[in-house]
Amino acid sequence: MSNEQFTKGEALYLQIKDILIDRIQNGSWKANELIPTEQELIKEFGVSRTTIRQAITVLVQNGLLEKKQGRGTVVKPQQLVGNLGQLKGFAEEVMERGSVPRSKLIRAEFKTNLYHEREMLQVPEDAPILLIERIRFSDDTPVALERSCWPEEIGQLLMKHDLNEAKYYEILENDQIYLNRANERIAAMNATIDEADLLAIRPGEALLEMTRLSYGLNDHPMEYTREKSIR
Amino acid sequence: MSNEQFTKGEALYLQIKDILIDRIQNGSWKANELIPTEQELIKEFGVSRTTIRQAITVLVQNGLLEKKQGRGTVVKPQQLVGNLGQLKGFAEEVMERGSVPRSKLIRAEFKTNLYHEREMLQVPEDAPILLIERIRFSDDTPVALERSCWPEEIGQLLMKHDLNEAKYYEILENDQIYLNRANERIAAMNATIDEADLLAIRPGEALLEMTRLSYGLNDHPMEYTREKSIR
DNA sequence: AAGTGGTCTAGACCACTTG
DNA sequence: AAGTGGTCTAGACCACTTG
Repeated sequence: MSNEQFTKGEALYLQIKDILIDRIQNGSWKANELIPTEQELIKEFGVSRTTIRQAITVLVQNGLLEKKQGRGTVVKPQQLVGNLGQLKGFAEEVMERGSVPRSKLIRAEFKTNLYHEREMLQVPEDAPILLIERIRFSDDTPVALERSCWPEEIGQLLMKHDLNEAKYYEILENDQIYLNRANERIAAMNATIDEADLLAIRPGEALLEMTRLSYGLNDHPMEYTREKSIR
Repeated sequence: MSNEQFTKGEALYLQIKDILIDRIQNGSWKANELIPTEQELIKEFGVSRTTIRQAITVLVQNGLLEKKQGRGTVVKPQQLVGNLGQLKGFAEEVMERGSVPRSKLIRAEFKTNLYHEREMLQVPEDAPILLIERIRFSDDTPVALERSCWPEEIGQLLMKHDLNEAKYYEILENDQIYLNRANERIAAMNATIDEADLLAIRPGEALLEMTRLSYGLNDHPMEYTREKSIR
C-alpha cells in the first residue's frame, strides 16, 4: 500500500485532518451525525489506526468533532459565542460552528472626514481611509453589522477584490501582510431602529458590540473594526 | 514487570499524569527546567512510550508542560491568576480604570437543586453547591450582578471569609488552590425589571452577560460564574 | 452479540537541537 | 554523533452503547 494521494513534506495525520475539515465544512458530514468509524477511515486512507486517531484528536480539540465511546464520533453542532482573545475572523468562527458565512456589502468608499478612525489608525490628516460596511450572515440569517476602516495602502489592496464575500485576512495574507496582535473591546448596547431593520430584530434588543484595533507585524495599526452582533 | 504501584480502575496514563502534576506542584520539577526524557519515564514507570506520551500530552494541553522537539520537555512557569491576560478579575479591571471596586453580598448559601450548575461543575447529585450572589460597584456605582457557584469543598473555604469584599482567587491561592484555565462565553441581553432595579438602570437596557467556567490544575471545574454588567 | 471508541504494548524511522 | 521528541505501523484487549 502506497499513499500516493499524500505529499511527503507534511505529516500524514495533518493532511488527513485537512481532508476531514473539508468534509465537515462542505457539508458531506452533517452536524450531529456520526462520521465513518475509525475502521472505515483506516481502509479509506490506507493508514494505521494511530494516524486516523491523531487526525481526529486535533478536530476534537478544536471542537469540530466529539467522540462518544461505544457509539462513534459525531460532528459537533454550532456552539454559541466562542472564545475571546483569539484573533479569528468572522468567517472562520461561523464555519467552525458548521454554518456557512456570507456577507452583503452595503458600501465601500474612501473618506477623509473620519476623525476618530484617523486617530485610531494613526494616519495623517487628509489621508483617505477606506470604510467598508457589510451585513454578515450565518447561513441566511443576518447576525452582525460590520464597519471596518483601513489605511489607504491596505484599502487599495482590498478594493481590488469583491468585498461582498471577501475574507479580509486571507486577501492580506496573500500579499504578505500579516496580523500581529489586536485589542478588542466588548460592550452591550440596544439596537437602534436602523440596526434592528438590517438585522431583522426589534429595536432595543441587546446587541454585542465588538471594537477591534489590529496591528500588523510592523506594529502599525492596520484595521479598526466595529461589529455589532446579535446574541 | 508488573505495575503494582497502579490501581486497576483508572487508566495508566491518567495515574501517571497525576504523579507528574504532583512533581510540578511540589517543586520536584522546577519551572523552565527539563523534565526527565520519555525514555527515563518509560523505565521509571515500566510502561510503554505511548502511555508516557499520553500522560504528557494532557499536561501540555493544560499548559503545565511544553515540548521542544529535539530538546526535551520543560515545565512551564506557573500561570497564576494574575498573569493570565484574559482572566482578569472584576476588581483588577476596575482598578485599572482608576476606580475603587466594591461589592455587596446579596446571599451565600449551599443549595442542592441547581441542576445546570451541578452539570457544569461535574459534581454528583445531591452534592451541595455554594451559590453566591453579589452586586459589584465601581466606586459607588453599581455596575454588575455576579452569581457564582462553587463545589462544596471550595465553598467551605470561601464561607470562612467575609464575602462582601472577598476576592475569590486570592482566598483560594492562599489555600494552594490555583486556577488553571477558564472558558468564557459572552452574550448581550436586555435587563429584566429586577436586574434593572439592582443596577439602577432602566428595564430593557442592554447588559453584557459573561459566563465563565474555570478549571483547577487537576482539570476539575472549580467555579461557574455568570456576571451581568452594564457598559 | 456485535460494533464502537479507549487504552496499551513493542517496535521502527524521522526531524530537530545540541555538544 | 548522540539524544530528543514527532510520526507511524500492527496488533491486542477493554469499556461502553446499541439492537
